[in-house]
Amino acid sequence: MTASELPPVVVLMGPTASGKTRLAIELAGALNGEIVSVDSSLVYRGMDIGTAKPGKSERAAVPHHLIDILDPSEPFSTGQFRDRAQALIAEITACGRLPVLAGGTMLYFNALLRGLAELPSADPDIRREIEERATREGWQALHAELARVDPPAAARIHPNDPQRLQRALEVFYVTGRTLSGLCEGSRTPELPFRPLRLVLAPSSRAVLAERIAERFRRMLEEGFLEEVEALYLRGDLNETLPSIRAVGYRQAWGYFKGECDFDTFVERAIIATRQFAKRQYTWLRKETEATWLESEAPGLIERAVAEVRAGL
RNA sequence: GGCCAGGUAGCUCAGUUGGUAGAGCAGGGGACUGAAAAUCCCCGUGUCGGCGGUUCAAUUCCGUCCCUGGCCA
Repeated sequence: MTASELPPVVVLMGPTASGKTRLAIELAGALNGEIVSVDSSLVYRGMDIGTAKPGKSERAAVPHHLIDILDPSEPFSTGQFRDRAQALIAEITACGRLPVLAGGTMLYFNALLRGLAELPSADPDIRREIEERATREGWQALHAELARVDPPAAARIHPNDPQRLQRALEVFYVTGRTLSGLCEGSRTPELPFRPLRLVLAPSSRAVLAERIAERFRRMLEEGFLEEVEALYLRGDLNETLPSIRAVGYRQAWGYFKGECDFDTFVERAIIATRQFAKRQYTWLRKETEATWLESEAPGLIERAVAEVRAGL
């Protein structure tokens, strides 16, 4: 099969609050598509308002995947995403429909399009062990240890980055092999599909900031606080979980714990969302081969549809 | 109107025994391989409220004016 015979897949990326959800639905509707969410927070049930999850009517109009697949107490991973997304792309394509991958979790796009090395999945026991050692000896000591077993990883990972230090050590303890060694062999995979890349973003960061603030106020009106309160009152969730660390939820958690007043919570949530968008831009700016679309541009949908049609 | 305390980075403030200043937050840039809406790294020139005076030199001392709080009338 030559490259041009590979089945097309729409890849719609963009910062938070850029209008991806809406555009994805329009594209899928116009082109006989199904949406695969590329989002680490939409996977969680009961987290709807704060994640700007597409609603019932939207999901009835077009099939959506990888949404509401987990309870907020459960972990998710890049590897799981990649495996499930690959399977979904194959299934949707086999049905003669167009997969529309849309979301804002750039690491997931990266894993899917540029590959992920064969690495062990997270090991809670080992992680706890490393955590305890860090508490006793400090992360500096663990960084020193990593420098002994995996010098390239230690050179790359900053001593103040506990999450990556922990992961690198975990890989070594679990497999007896180093993270850098295991990653070395992996390179961009031969994709069984042809990505048609779109980036959707507002015309400027100032516009995006305004959209973020506006959307957050709307979320509050729609009952965001009540949504978080329901999670809070369950009693089995806490702010160290990936679900509760999500932008907005984490700040609301602090509010319920009495760490700040309402206005401070709102301000912090909006700031956290802006900072999240900034990190997304750092990934996005590398997408020089994608077609960039402006969120507020008139005729956006028509243009996006035409762009995709041209690539089919 | 009088007295007191302030006016320094976008915000909250520190500081300079006179040699033109630095933290936190915000903001910007970057990194990113099973937690990623996460976790980190780098980036600080601003009439030091205005105008005068003293001084080799004033953001710092003196005078005066303006502004903001508080107290007293």
